[in-house]
Amino acid sequence: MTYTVQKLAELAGVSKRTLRYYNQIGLLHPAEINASGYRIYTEKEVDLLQQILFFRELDLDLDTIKSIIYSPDFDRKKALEEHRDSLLDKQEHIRMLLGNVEKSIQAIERKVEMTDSEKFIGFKEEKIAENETNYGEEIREVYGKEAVEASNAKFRGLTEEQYRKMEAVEQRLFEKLKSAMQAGDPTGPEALQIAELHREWLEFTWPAYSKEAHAGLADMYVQDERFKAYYENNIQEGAAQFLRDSIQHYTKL
Amino acid sequence: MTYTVQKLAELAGVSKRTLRYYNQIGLLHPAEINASGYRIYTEKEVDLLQQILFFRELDLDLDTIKSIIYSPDFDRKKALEEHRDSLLDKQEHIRMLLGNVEKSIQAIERKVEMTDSEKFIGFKEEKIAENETNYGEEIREVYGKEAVEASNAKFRGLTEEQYRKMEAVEQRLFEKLKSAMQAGDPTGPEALQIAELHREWLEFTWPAYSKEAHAGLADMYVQDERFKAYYENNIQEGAAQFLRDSIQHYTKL
DNA sequence: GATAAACGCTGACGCAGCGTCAACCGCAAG
DNA sequence: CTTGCGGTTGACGCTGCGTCAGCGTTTATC
Repeated sequence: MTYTVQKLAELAGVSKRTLRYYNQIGLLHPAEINASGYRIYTEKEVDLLQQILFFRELDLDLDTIKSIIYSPDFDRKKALEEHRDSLLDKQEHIRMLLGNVEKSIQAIERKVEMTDSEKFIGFKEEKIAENETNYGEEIREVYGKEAVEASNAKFRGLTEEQYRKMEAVEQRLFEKLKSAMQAGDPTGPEALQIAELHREWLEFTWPAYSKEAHAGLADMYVQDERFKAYYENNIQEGAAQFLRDSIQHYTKL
Repeated sequence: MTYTVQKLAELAGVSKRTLRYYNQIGLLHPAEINASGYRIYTEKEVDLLQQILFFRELDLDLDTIKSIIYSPDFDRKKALEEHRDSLLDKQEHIRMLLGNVEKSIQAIERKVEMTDSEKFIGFKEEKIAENETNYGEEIREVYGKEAVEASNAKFRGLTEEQYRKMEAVEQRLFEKLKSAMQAGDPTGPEALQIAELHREWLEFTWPAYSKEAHAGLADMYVQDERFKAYYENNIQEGAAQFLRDSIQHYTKL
């Protein structure tokens, strides 16, 4: 019994293209190519194809299947064990993905359930938590527990509109800083505006402003790498230094 | 703060090629292309890229990520839930693959532990089991329990060499059948050889040959679709019929 | 014996998400 | 002035085929 591509394809439940492809990559050669160039397969090829399909079912790549079938000394057991291990890895990977996707879905659900004001409260709490983990200890040492708690309390009290204004002030501060640094003088008129903008920004969260505290904070901007990086990343190199000098000059007026 | 491809690539832990590709498919445009044609990114793009990478971590395809990020009314939750479902499907699929791979490994282990003669015994048992499930009932009805058991027992007693001979006889039978069918006469000399080859083949497993039983079996070859298909698949259409006629003629000599 | 339908063949492109050349340009340092 | 390190745009390669297009063969029908 012999088969053409179509017949074999139907028999084995694969496409004709697949058979031509397997021929092309040397995975399954027809028994014969007849005078018209047709591929002719026999029972032997049917058996081989069944084996190929079996291993393909296990999701092995065609190159490995080729080795398994045509290399007599190829270690099938080892190949299958390696394949099993890679499947286990994949399984683990998917398990992890599922965990993360699930978390993301829940996060969305929680957000959907919240009103706008609840979301804003959540947002502020995130900011406070972020600030606490980054600087909590240092600022408590410098300003004392009460001052920090009072500042957090004031921040919690901000309306959304007030928060937007605070952001806008900071943005203006950044822009001024950039242009003032071109001039280069931390005692000039632009530098004065900078210090005032910074004070304005501070007062959104500081219950009581004092020049001494302001000067102290300015010092920290230079000494603490994290504060320094915040300004330099948002503006440019030397921004923290320039801001400190401007504030120092302002507080001594 | 602005970044070139290299900088952003390092910052985000992706390759430069990836950034160019994301630009190409419209997933992440640089903030600006400068006079030299360089891609320039800002903090905004850093944020966007982080989001993209987050969703990519979840294994979402880039097209879906694009929708999630740039279509304001796109249903993220639905997308994630669909993604979760597809992950669950994949997980199930891998679980199945693992089961099959595990079985295959065990099959190999069992085979390795067997000696050649044990393997051959196992092979014969497989054949008997196959035969029993396919034809067990019918042949017991026709020939009786004892005859079938005796036949199986004789088959179990075959050496590997004998089995090979039996296969060779069947092969010669097939070839004769093919050429005899060209001539077309089931009473001719070639047909006689066919019937004798078939008898020779039978006697490997039949404890006692009789012309009546032989004729009966020949009838079954035509009436039972499965026997018929066996010959027609191995030879050609009409093979079962021709074989029966040849045997009938032979048993009446 | 002609014709149409059904089959066969060989390229070649497309898919996802980049990796990896090749060929070329811009800019600063030695 | 070269060298080296950036940047750029193509274009091919990988996997396992699906899907044309264009052309020859076989088979069924009239």
